[in-house]
Amino acid sequence: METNPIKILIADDEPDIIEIISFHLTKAGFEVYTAKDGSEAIEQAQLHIPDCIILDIMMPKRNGFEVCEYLRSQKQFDKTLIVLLTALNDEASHIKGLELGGDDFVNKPISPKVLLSRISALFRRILPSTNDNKTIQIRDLIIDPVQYKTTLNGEIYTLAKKEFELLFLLAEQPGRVFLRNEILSQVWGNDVIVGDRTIDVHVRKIRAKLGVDCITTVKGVGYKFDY
Amino acid sequence: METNPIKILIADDEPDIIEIISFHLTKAGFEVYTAKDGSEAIEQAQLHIPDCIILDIMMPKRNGFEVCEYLRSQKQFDKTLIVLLTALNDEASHIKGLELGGDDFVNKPISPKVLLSRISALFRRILPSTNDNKTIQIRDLIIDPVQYKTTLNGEIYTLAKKEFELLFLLAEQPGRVFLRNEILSQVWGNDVIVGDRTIDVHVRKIRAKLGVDCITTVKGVGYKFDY
DNA sequence: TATATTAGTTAACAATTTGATAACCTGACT
DNA sequence: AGTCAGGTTATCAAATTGTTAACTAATATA
Repeated sequence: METNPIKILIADDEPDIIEIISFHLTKAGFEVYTAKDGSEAIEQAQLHIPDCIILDIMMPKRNGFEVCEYLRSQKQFDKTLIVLLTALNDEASHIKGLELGGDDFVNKPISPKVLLSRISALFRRILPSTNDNKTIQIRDLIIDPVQYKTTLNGEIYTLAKKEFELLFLLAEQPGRVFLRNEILSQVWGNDVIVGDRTIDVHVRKIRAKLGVDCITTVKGVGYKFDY
Repeated sequence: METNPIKILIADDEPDIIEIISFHLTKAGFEVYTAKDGSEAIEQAQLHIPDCIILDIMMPKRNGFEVCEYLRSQKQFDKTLIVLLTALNDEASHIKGLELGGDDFVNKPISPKVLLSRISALFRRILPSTNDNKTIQIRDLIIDPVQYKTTLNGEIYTLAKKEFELLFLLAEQPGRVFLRNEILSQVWGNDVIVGDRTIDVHVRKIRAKLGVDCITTVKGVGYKFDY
């Protein structure tokens, strides 16, 4: 099964810091977003709903504390890890940051390796509970059965129920050919009888809506997901 | 609901450290056990199965790394938080500690307050979160189940009981599609039988009152909160 | 090449699902 | 008893979705 890359947002007003952290996190396989001030951090967070946010405390517009407090008031960021960074090595901010809902507090100068292993340690704790959904991601195509939402290149495509179920079935096992009978019994159920062309029509609608040929016909056999 | 005190084991060979940490943690309401070396730490851990273990790295008999590694190999300590302490401020041990399964790594000298808030931050993540009676805020929309009050852009909207419960249910997991059956069993209860159009009517009333389309219909499937 | 088979396309139609509205019921309060 | 608000139901309109049928295109087979 495909797993979504873990998304991390870095918010810092020093481009150097962003660059070095970003480099290491990207190399470690995370999907990285950046923001140069507090307001941008909130915007980016709302846009991408990252799994982890690295927040500098001293930033223009809105400081890290404010951003942290705001994020924690929003239900959608419940499970988002917040790591606070600061150059100030004082106890009071340390405690304040954690009390506002931060998950970790790291003093600058930061070692990227240490930061990375701290983030990994945090994820080790929370991932099992977050990652239990059945979302399928294949390249830019995301099929989320919990939200009944199909996203391609960030754009949402609204598929009807049967279309969605058909696409989901095929995408669960990319490359595997599903016989027409299998598709019928999985998507339509065993007792429903529909005509010969029904599947074709739905396949066509999916192809038309997504605009990408992700379903391949295997003549005489069936269809497979291939993207 | 039962409230067993949270158990914390402190292992350090310096009695002063033990005493000061112990004092603060006890004051904070934790049940504290202590050990003066690595072997004793393991014995005590097996005896009490603490929720959190604070491990000094430099200890006689078995050092903190060894103890950490051992504990992590035992399934019964799966959920036990391990906080490593050290006077050595070097990057390599820091990373090693986390890689061996430590949850946090703190350099001495330690501020008891900081240590306490770090431990609290870790517990916040792993303790079962009580999801009841919690206010939901999504952008400008605030749904407060304690006051049964819905606020949008600072203005209060009075929803009837069923309307409120329905909105609250959906908003608890924004984006997730709730099947009609799920909604019925959550809001109406399993033994109540109501007609087909009941949910729709309530959804309509919510949409009308709030004036914002925060509930999306997923035809043939159900409804989701989407705002 | 002719023929058969299978899949693709389209439009029309059927079925399903939801939205809107009004009527009705119930219990609390006056 | 009367009023009122919340809740449910019934009905019909509107929208969406699913299926079929007829035709075309592509591919394989003899």
